[in-house]
Amino acid sequence: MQYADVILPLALADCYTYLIPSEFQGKVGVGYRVIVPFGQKKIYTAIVIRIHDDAPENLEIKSILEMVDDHSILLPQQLKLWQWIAEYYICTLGDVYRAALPTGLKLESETKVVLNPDFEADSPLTLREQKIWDILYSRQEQTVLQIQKAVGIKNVLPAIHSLLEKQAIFLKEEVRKAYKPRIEVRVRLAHESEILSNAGWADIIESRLESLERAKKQQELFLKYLEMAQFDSFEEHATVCPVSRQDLLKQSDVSPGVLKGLIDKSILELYSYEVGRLALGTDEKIHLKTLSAAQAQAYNRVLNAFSQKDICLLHGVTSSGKTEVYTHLIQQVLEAGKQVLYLLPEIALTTQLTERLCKVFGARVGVYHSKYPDSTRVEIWQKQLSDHPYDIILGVRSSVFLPFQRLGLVIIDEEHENSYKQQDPAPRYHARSAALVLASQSRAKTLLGTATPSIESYYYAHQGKYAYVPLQERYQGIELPEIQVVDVKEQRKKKYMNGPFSAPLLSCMRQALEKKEQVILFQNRRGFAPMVECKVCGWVPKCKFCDVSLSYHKGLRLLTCHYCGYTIQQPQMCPACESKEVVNRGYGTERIEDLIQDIFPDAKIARMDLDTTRTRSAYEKIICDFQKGETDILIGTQMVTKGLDFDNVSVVGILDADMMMNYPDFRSYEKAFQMMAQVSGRAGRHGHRGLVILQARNVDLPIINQVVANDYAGMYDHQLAEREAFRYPPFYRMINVYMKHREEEEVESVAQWMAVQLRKMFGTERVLGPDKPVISRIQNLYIRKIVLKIEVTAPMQNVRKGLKTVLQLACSNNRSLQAYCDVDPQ
DNA sequence: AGCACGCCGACT
DNA sequence: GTCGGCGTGCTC
Repeated sequence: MQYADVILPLALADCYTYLIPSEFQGKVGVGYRVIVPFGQKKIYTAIVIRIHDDAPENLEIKSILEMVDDHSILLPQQLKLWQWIAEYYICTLGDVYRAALPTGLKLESETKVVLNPDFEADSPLTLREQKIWDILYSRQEQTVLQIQKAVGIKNVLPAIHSLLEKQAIFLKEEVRKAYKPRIEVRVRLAHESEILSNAGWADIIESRLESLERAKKQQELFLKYLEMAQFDSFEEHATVCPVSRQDLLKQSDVSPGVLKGLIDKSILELYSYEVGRLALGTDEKIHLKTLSAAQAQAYNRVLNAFSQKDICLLHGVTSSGKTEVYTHLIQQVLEAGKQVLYLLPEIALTTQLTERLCKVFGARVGVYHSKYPDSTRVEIWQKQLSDHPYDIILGVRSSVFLPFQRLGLVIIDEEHENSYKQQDPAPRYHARSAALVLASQSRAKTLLGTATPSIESYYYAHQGKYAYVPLQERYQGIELPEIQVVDVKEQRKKKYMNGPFSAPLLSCMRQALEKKEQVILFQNRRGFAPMVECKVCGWVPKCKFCDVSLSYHKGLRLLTCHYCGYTIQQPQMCPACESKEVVNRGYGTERIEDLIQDIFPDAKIARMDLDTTRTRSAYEKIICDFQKGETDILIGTQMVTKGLDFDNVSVVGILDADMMMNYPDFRSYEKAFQMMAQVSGRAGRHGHRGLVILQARNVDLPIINQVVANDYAGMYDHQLAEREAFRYPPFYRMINVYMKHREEEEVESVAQWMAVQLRKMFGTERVLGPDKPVISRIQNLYIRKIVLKIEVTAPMQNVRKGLKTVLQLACSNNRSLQAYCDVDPQ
């Protein structure tokens, strides 16, 4: 007897063992998808991770129902990466499985209700039962949800139960195939293979054509078909090109009825063909740009570094042309017959870069993006397993999960970006760490590129763990922008502030607009006003489900919670004191947009934030319009800071530097520096130095000077000292333990208990908390947080083991408690 | 996760 | 008296 251990797409701690039925023995292997029953009624697509013949004891074993694949859909090393992620980030393999595979490869089961046609009632049905029966009678099979909708009653399950008992209906568990290949309807000669195998095939076609003398339209269409199929009567063996029905009708400009005539006469026939969705890529190739002296030097230093070390940090100032260096490296890796994974943060994956790479490498580039349809992602996955995989994958976080058969290089662009870390749901993994593991498994090299390295990466480079290559010269000698700091407090005292804008900012903007130059305004807060407040009594509208104040969105005239989406009408009157002075406090991008439009009525303004970039096309349009100069002023959140190159921006305004630094987080300084440095880098045009106006209330903070002087090293030294003194990464490893519960007292007591356990286990000084997080309730769940700081030298395996047991114990003592870890929180 | 089983309150 | 709430345990 053979058994298979499988991973289910659920957050379960263990693998489950199924019997391999005799008809599948020897046919299933590790990495194959199989369909298995689980629990009373559910069916899932599971992945086989081990095949063995030791029968599990003391339990009844179910059998695999079906095989999905005839080959493994995972390479052995991918499974190892999954295991590493589950172990390191303290989550289940099921969590990783769900994140790794595109949804189309995970079949899901769906319960359907079917009528029993032979049913005859002994006793009359209740009203509800009758309704359900009638619905099923008219519509064959329905899901429970569909029935619920059709009946219009919330709780239909009891009625369904009683119908089941009476055997009036059946339940059917159906596996829905999520991925549907794209089918194209094509046209060919009727009996094509017979005709073409005949030596006199050309004559047969000729006679067919003659037979159509009296049907001019049909003859015309047939000729068009022959032309498109590229029949050549001088060839001895006909080679036929596929012709799609749609193309044929379009090109011949006749009605579908004409084609129908030819089909009825058995001259042509239709057939279906599975076609891919993947674009074939352009053949039009442009050559690699020649590297500037500085770029060439960096390129050579990277190559040189790779001969000694596996990981290299490329620290290149904004606009130094890091992309060119990458492109040359990719070229070199491709020539060696290896593959490249080019990782980008979600938001920076612009058409700009995609097009550039596609032009250089043509059809060898595949783009893996969460905003692409899932079916496309399925096809990329399958292509990567095939004999002709893409040589370059340009992708976001989740592309570390793609199969790579001969990975040679991983490029992590904008390495410092924290969107590489998945926040929710599990697996809460960092794509940078995962990519480094992936690369080391494949013995591939990794290049981390950024203008503002993360403290961690810079530290490792300093330690000699990574090689370090600086690229400090901006491309074509564009100077770094001049950064002017404006003291908002002083401006306000002198009454120079116009709302959130200082006098120098407005005057610089005016000058730029007069010269037809562009402006970027950066305000890291979306919505209209982050807070609404009663001027008289100080009442603030709060979310019903979260511990946050609501933000006003003007476009919708609504107050919205940014955490759960809870929305209410803007109150006309304060519910506490009935005053009518309910005012907006603070400035979000929406409000900035309004104010700027009032100040510059003729300027064309665009706004780029989460609300305006819900779809990929919306996002691309904003960028494209700005690039073409159709927009004068671009207002945005941190989205505008990310990896975009515009060449007519002369002024960048940072409206509120303090907001970024007052964030209670050990990384807030680092993040603020990165954001400000990145957005500043957008300023500057061919041959002209850009200008950045940095508005701040606390102008004396060292970080302001570091941004002005572009003093990364200064910021690093300062931060590293703090990190060491206060036990933060890279000296200590942090693990946040979160607990969530509907009852506040409940989380509080669990959190206290947990803290005691953890202190016993790891020592008092390594456990902080429990604390209320800044936002202590989200979606009606109260939250507590315990922070663990463990020396990097400590044996992490033991730490994880201990942590897991405490977590499991807490959960088993108190169901409806959610407890999870966030390892290396961002 | 999702489902069954089992125990308590508020309705016919 | 039953219907229906949700706390608890289990799924190979």
